[in-house]
Amino acid sequence: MTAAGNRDDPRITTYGLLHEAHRRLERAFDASLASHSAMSSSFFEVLLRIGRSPGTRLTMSELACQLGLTSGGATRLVDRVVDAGLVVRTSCPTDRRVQWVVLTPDGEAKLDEGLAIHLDDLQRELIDRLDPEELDVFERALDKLRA
Amino acid sequence: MTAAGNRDDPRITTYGLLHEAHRRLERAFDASLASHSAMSSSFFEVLLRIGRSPGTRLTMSELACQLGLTSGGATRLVDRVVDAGLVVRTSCPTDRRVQWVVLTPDGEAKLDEGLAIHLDDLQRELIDRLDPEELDVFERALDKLRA
DNA sequence: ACTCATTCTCTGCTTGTGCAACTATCTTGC
DNA sequence: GCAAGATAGTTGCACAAGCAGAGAATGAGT
Repeated sequence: MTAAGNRDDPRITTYGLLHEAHRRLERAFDASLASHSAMSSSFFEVLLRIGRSPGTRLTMSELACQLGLTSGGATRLVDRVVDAGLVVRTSCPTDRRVQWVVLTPDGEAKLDEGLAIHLDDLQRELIDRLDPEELDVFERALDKLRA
Repeated sequence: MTAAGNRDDPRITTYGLLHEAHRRLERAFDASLASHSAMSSSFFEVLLRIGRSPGTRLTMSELACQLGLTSGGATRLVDRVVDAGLVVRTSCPTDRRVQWVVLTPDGEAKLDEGLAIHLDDLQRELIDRLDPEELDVFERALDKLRA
């Protein structure tokens, strides 16, 4: 027999919904951030992760881990953000292998600007579309899937 | 004032959960498919979309649309799947601009093989982790976000 | 029938990322 | 102290995908 009968299995549809919802939001956020603040969402993620961390600084490896990138990918991405003048690398006095990545004043400003835009987008595209109880269950479910 | 107080806004966390859940599943499925059937999930997606469509064939543009790729991206991807011997392009008799993409016997087999693996993965990583009612709300929420 | 806009697909170029190899530095165990 | 291994970060290479533009085929209005 062929598996043709399985090709419309509802489980595939469930994952398809997750995939599409994620892609839709991601693209909406990318586009909004790009048009309103001339910044890619990768850049914004870097600034946000640093801005949220204690001491507003991160090592390359912590950053790579939080972003879900390999260390090589993080190096390249941070290179570009440095070129844009939004962060700087500073060497760690106690471990000379380590590079701290720190926001510049421009980076701080760009982060705040991006945050305002992003929170707006989140409200409109995510929060406003779900009932409060629905949102609750939704978050709990995502948390179970993420683990 | 700085927006520092906004940097931990719960709305960011919500989206973060969605992002991480999606990435986790995507990587798990990629890895499983790659190791058990020596096929990337892009390839599998191509086979699946074709296998699910009426007449088990799709035009390049329909395929690109369903995969969320640009036409250029679809051309390259289909090139690789053709090289692997899993699909063929056949020209449309009524509109000579159009190329139908059709499964080969190998492609059919690979699709069935991939489906078995993927359904297993979906059951384990997605369905089994959620209560039935939770799954219901989850799907409804995703559908609202996707529109 | 002819022109012109539209549709479908493919190609050149650029960007971003993973993988694997490499260097520099730190830590552990003797 | 010092050799062996672990860890942090960077670099070379390959590949996947987007964008923009080109070329071919179609269809609509006159």
